[in-house]
Amino acid sequence: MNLEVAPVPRAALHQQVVQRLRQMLVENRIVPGAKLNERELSAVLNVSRTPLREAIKMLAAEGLVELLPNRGAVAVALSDDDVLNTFEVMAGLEAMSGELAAQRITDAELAEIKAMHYEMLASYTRRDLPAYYRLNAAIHSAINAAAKNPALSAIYQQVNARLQALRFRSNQDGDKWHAAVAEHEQMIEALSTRNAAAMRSLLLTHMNNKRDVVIKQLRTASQTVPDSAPVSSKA
Amino acid sequence: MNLEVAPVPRAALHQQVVQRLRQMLVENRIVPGAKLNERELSAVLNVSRTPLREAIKMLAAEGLVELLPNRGAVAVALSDDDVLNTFEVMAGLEAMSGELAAQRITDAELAEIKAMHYEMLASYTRRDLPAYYRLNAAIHSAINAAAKNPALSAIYQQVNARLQALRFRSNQDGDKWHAAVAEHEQMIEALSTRNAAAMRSLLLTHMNNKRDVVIKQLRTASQTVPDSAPVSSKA
DNA sequence: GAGTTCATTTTTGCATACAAAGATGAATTG
DNA sequence: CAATTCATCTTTGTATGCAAAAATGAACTC
Repeated sequence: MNLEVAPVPRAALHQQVVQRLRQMLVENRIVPGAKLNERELSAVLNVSRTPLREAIKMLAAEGLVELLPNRGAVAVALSDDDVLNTFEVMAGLEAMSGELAAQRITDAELAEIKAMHYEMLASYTRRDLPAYYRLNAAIHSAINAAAKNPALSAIYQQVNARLQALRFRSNQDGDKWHAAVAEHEQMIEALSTRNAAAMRSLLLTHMNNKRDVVIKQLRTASQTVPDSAPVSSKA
Repeated sequence: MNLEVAPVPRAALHQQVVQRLRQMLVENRIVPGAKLNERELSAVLNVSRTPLREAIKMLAAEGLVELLPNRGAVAVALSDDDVLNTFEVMAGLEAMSGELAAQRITDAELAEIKAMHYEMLASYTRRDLPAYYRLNAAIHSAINAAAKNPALSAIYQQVNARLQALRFRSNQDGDKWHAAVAEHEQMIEALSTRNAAAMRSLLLTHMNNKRDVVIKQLRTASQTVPDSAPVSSKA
């Protein structure tokens, strides 16, 4: 009898391509507005155009790329309004996550979030922005997971992917940074006391503040580069 | 000079297939759990397997079909927990929509919603369930539109598609039906007075009640058919 | 010299062909 | 007769080929 349950049947090609492209998009390695040339990408990723095209279609359904009829696909470039609207949705999802997490979080989950919070405080003290953002994202993700709603988590990740590059790449201003850390401190308190209403309002204000930081950054950046057209990788 | 801006360049084949398949899935013409045979479907839809497969990948990203590696795709069959979780997300999205709509709705939009509301009352009085559901869905959709957030609308439609067959096909019990109509009445009032908090809580309870109706219906249905395995179209 | 036109090239979109994995079922064995 | 094995068939997954649309750029016109 063969006990090998999973002989590592590596994921289908199109699925691998989805993951790699999604990562490239979220990390802005493919910049917003850049065209996704099928020949070029299939050469880079070493797959034929068929699974590549299937992957692009999936990313289009996720909202990470835009399909232009007979003209291929481009990485989505969010307008200022798009960013505001998407942050508004994200704030609602985060608020929902926090509210449910306060009701459903286990002691073990709470302990782990507290531990990550202290690690984040360490990174904040050292002004280690990359580590701070990594822990920050991990905490928000853990809160979402504590809500114990897979459907919510799926939507959360989908929407977050569109904002990730903005959310976790902006340079924190000193005061705002401090305020964000203070808000996290309050979240820990609210989670500990299972205060759902407090979690909800905390996450709403937290996201609104984050939105303001990101929008301010975007406005500044667009001043630096007067031409508002996004720069393609090879245009 | 040619003034024809759009010479009706009919949508790409894969996009047409997405629309048709989505409709078939949402209307349960492809029943949950049914296998999507590529040859069969490409014959029915009169397209080759390539655009069909691209369409299936998009529907998978939307959460309407599930991909089984090397075994194709099946129409998603939501478990009871899936339904509960998805309703929880939907309730949050409806609440957000209502809250924002109360803040942003125009008088014209409000007037149109009131008109649809009266039409719905007429359908309720006649016990015309199909018309009632059609108007009900249109009102909820109009509230969502009044929130003036395209990102929210996109997510709303995506999540709603998974529940649509359940939401708008269950047989209304007399009392519950009356209660639902009464809740709608209150929504009109809250929208008229631009009471965002009231809209939020109204839509939360409205969706919770709808969830209970649907779950009860599901439980009854699964008693009728003891075998819980979903019935395929040809298995 | 600026703008337009048209041939050429490139790129996308769809169809088909081929390979590999899975399903099916008859034959075989205990 | 039940269970297993193995050959066959079916279905999915990937690559490639071909047609149509769009982009490119050189020649031409005013």
